[in-house]
Amino acid sequence: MKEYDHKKIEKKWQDTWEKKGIYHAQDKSKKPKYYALIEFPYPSGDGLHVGHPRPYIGMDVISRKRRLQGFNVLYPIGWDAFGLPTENYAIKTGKDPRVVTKKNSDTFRRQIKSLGISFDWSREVNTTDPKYYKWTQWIFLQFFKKGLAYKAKMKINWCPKDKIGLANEEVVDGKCERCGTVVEQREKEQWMLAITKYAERLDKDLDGVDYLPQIKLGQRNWIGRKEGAEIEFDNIKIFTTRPDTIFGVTFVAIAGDTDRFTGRYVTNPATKEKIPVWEAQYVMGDVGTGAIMGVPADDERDKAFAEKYKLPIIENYPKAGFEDYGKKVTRFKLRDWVFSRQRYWGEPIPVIHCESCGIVPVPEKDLPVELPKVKNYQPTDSGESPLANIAKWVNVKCPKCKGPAKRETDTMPNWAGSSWYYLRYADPKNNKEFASQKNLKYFTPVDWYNGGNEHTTLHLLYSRFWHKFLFDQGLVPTNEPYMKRTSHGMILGEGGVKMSKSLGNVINPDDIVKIYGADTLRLYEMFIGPFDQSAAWSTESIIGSRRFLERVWNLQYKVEKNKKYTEFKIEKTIKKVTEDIETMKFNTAISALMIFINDLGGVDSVSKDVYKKFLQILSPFAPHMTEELWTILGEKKSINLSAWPTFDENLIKDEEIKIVVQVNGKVRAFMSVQAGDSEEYIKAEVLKKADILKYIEGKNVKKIIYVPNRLINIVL
RNA sequence: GGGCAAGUGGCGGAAUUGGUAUACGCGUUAGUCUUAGGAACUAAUGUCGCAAGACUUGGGGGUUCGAGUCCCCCCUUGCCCACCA
Repeated sequence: MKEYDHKKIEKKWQDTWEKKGIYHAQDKSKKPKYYALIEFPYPSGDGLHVGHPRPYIGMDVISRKRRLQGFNVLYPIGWDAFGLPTENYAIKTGKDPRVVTKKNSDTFRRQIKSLGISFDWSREVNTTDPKYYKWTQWIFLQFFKKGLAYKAKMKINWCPKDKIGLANEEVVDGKCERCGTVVEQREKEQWMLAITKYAERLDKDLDGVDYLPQIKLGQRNWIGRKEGAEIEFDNIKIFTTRPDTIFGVTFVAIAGDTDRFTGRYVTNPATKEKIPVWEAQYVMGDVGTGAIMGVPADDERDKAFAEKYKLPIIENYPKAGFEDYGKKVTRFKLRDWVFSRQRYWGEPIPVIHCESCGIVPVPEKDLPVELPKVKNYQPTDSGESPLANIAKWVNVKCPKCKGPAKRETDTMPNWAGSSWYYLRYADPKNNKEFASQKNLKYFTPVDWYNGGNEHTTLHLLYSRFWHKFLFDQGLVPTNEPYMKRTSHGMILGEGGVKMSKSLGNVINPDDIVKIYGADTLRLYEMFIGPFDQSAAWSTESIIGSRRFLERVWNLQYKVEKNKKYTEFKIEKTIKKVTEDIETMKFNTAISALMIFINDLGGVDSVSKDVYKKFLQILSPFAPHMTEELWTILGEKKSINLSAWPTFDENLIKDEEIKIVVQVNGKVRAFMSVQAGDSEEYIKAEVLKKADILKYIEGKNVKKIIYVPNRLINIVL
């Protein structure tokens, strides 16, 4: 008997699969396509921890099952590599972010490959590759040409000590994350993308996609569609969702830094009375029209304000009709997207500022505008990107008039590259288009996209916006990018706390793979709990998954080629695993596989047919070991090229059914019935049972409730 | 303050969606393997009780023959957004 040697087996099959390219999606195929997608990772310097692969394994199970079901599967991966951590590391160490990114993504790639995920590595993309961001810039120019990219003055977080603009996540309690200085607000010209132009469609088109309900809700809340009315109080326009309360209005308040009376009065259009206009802190300048009507009787904040400043409160007033005094409007909470960063490590915004022509887009033939090398990655003292210091790069001729001009030095946020990467996978090496129409027509839309809850609003919304824009330009074949969206929960450290370097509870998958093997790690991560909920890591519990695999391994020595097929429980197991994978109930699918093996117990032999079917339905979870066993059984072709087993419903049905007998809702006995027994017969039989008689003797049977195949309840 | 998710044994969790609560796994206990075991296998394992039995899904009420599941009130935890008119 050979022992289960995961090291040998896993290395061998990973090499073989890679050599044969069996996970490569075909651009042309007679098979139907299936596009499975995970959010491509940010290759951080810390390497992979066990939380990263959870979604990869989950979608790998789906992808592997789809291949066995006869699909030409596209399951790609790449690197979302622009971003702050790498840049801050570069500022600190002076190392070139390109070099750091290369090193980090090499580590990630090696680690992910060791898990046997069936990614199509031939389609790997990297957002920081000029060949990739050429097209990110190109898409930006399409936005610009349609007037959807524009410049506007915006407030930004500014650290006066570091002289640097800060992202919201770098501001902690109003202070700079790095030096602790109180952050100021500064006005700065920023590039904006007009996502609000698509607000209505982004909301409405959610009706046509298969997202988890809480994901749709998250998107809808973020877009914040709201029906209300715009009402004019003389020259002040306010927005309200409650125009019916207009008779209760005793003041108008506009956004202000401090609470104060402006000295002005306006007319309430309903009562014709003069009411005061106040500036109030609690009114937000960028919400609605930046002005509200104060109804102290109906709104708690209005009431607090009125009480504080002794403004009148009208308790009982007549209700108005919804649109009697204003016009119906639809408001969205969604704002236009601030699209520029004064940072180095991002895609340069491809425009040129000319003294006489204004803003001129870089001609498409000159794309990409490559990031030049710099000596210092620190933003300039004036808060501009470090690119502003490179005179040779900044000073250019205007493409239109050939006069003196300057390059834009702002870069794009790291949401840019991730807004369209799933399109690039369809045709990753194309240098004439971001992807050919032919390949886009074949592969898109994405059939199933799984990602983190934290991206439910921003990333998902941004990429839907880009996609709709590209659709309007006739550049992609569908209105929506993703047909189905699910999410996974985080993996927490032991005891349910967050895994973090500072707590020292980070688990590196390399260690687990070394000791237990990739198949055990995969199985454990799928078994740990419901896929969409967070789960606490427990190194102690992994052994259970390993023991199960060893039992499956040892079963090979009990296979009998000519044994008559009697293990009908395999049919039930196939059904359960087939169905549970589709709803991502991986934990119960694995439980069913374990139950099947447990039920075999110490049998002397198992038929080869059944063992093969079992290996096939286990293969998405433990691809290496099942491939090895498949070969040992004499199969010449990969288990990955076999056909997903079907099940016979007739073999699943039990002839004899055990039902529960309750008296007054309490379980008192069990009873066996035949599949064909009538209700009357069963009801009569149950009253004859000795262990039931003792409960009903001398009492009145009021009624008997019978649930077919399930239970019988005698009510006294 | 708002939105979302969740609360079941010592632990991770299951429950056919209103029908045997605690599947599966970890841990624990006992036994087998006649050196050992942080190996493997077998069995037991919600709580109380010698037992018959009773009790048990964060707490309290309700609907129902029957509630972890549905309704009402309350408590706790996590995530996201936070003065959103």
